Amino acid sequence: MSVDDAEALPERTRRRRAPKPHAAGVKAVAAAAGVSLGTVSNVLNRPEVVSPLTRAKVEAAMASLGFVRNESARQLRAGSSRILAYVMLDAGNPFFTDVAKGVEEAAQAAGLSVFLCTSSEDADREAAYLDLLEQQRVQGILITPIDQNSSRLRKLPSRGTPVVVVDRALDDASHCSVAVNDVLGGELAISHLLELGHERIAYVGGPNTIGQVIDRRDGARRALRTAGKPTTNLIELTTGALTVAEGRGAGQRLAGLPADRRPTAAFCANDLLALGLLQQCVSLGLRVPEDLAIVGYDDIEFAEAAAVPLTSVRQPRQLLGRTAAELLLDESSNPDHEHQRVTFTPELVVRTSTRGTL
Amino acid sequence: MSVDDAEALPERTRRRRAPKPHAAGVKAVAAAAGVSLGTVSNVLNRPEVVSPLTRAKVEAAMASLGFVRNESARQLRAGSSRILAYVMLDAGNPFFTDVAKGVEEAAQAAGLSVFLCTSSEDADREAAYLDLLEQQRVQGILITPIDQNSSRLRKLPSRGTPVVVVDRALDDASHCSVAVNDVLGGELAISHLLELGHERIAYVGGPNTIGQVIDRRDGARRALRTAGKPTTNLIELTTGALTVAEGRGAGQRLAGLPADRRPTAAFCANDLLALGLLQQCVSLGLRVPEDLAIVGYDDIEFAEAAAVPLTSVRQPRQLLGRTAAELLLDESSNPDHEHQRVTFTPELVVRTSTRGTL
DNA sequence: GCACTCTCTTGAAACCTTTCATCCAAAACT
DNA sequence: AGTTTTGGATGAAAGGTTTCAAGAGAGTGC
Repeated sequence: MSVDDAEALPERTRRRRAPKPHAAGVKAVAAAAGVSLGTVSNVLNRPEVVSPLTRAKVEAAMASLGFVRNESARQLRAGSSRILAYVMLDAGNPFFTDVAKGVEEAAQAAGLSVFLCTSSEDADREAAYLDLLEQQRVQGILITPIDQNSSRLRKLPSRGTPVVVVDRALDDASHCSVAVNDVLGGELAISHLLELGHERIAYVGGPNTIGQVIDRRDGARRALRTAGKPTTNLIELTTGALTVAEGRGAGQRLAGLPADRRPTAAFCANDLLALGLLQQCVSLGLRVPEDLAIVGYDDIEFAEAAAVPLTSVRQPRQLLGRTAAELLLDESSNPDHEHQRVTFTPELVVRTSTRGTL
Repeated sequence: MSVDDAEALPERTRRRRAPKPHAAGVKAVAAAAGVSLGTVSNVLNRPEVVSPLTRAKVEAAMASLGFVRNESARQLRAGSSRILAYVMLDAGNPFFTDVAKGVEEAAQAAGLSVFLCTSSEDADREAAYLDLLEQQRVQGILITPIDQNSSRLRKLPSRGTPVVVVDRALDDASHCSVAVNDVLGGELAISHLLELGHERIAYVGGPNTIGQVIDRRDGARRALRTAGKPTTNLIELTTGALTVAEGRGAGQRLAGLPADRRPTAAFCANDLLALGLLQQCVSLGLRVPEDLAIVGYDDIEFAEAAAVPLTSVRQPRQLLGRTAAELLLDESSNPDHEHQRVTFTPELVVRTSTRGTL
């Protein structure tokens, strides 16, 4: 991004605006329909208990007055919210929007709505959103956290806001988590590269505070150990974020190395990095996979459509989101809910970027 | 999407959960700190008017009780919300997440938070979110609407919720809008293809209820007329949505045509369609651009990294979002706000998918 | 006709905060 | 010393909804 926005000069046209309105509440509706406050409330919340005739009168009054229920007041009195929130790491990463889709599916099935928030890998933003959501008394929070040990995160459930951690297996007794085994994923990727005969392999990822980055690297190391190779064969290229732009930067660094010291393969902590790396390397004249084999992670939709279709580690994205939402719903409705740690298994999808054309 | 989720069997581990908590309000804080309700409220909202000593006492009490302000009650009494919402067409389209990034930037600068909602091109979902947000009394709504003539949308501002329409130039006196000239964009795309000598051109897009789809097609037709060609040279392939999967479907249909009737170029209503089309055509053996030139729309980040780098019509995405948010903020704070219609100009970015290798 | 159900409707209390006019004590004047 | 000013703290009222115990009518059975 950020290539964007060459500050184009827009055309503007102006208009005067309409005067400020004033809202009608249940009281006004009750008066207009000639019934009591309680009846209006019943129409809103338990329509079956009010007679068809009165209900019709009340509904007509609502329509003609343009009544809009004040959710703050409702929630204050009733104590419950009909909203879930999902705090994502990065809305620009299709992996998370796919997870979000799963969340929405499950929420919709339960009659709830979902608000999406994005921390953009910034701890302060994440903290600000968590505070806000807690103050809003949302029914629950789904989050892919930046810092899984944040005290804010741990305190939330004890104060009454259920939390489910998504895409991170967190061994904390205070909430559920749903994850994919990232260590195994890293192992799958590297084993595949080792089988293809690669010896010097780069690991592209960062910052090293993000759990996914760490686990995938650990898996990579484990694969090396299992194969009896020294883990120094894994050359780490640390990036500042998990974005296409950072991937390009890593490609620049990689391509700059002399051919005899350059790794013959790269395993990237996610597909955005891999796509950036791929693009940069190709444009600098490296052939993929001949000069450099590349493995990504997440198997986002664009991985298959890349310049060289990308080998990647697939995760069940929507299922992840759906499961997380279901756990959250269970936690907030089922009195003897037990916290769970659900772990899915990733799967390697081999494409041209490692295997070449067959 | 939806290729996802082969219903992997996860492992689950269970744990007993902690007992239910109970919240502390201002009253409890006041008691604990030995001050009055009003003082606690002052610490929260106007810390400068309370003496450092009492403030410290109150803050200590808050911390030890784990006080969390009840935003519903605050909002009910104070009447104002600190939240904006952006209702997107499709969170899976990087174009919209880039717009969202611009919105967040502007909101953050003004000390507000943004909730993202996604209608997924479903009119009912859009309606449900609009109702919800209105009931929440959010400070304002940014929306890329499915149906720009929705009565719900038009009524919103008259009831007190400011609305700014994003990526659609809407000539309605009730709200601001920020858009990019889609007709011009379509024209740019087709003129480019005409210059390259193409005669039979496909237009891939749909459903035809979406404004962007219509405008870009109209621009395409206009370019043909300007060049003195019949608009029947534009062969319409209507899709059910603006997604990669639908693009693949269109590719299937296109590649199935006999070579002498098949268009030599395709203009897609967005990049997701174009990427799907590209991928499918290539895998069916068509060469791009020799057998089929392709032009996309939006110039998302993945367009450049595609199998064949995609020619596309670029829009100032973040700027679009930022401008929209600024208009919304002006509307809700400036008493003599005037509604505006801001129109940016798109730009054609030529890449290999039309021009071939030079 | 009387007692009793049953179906709807009612109105006051409660939810938690913010606001604002008032009050207090100490400091600053005359 | 007496009066005004000032910096802080106070507490009752208000905001729009839901809840719930209680009431009102109409219908039923004897």
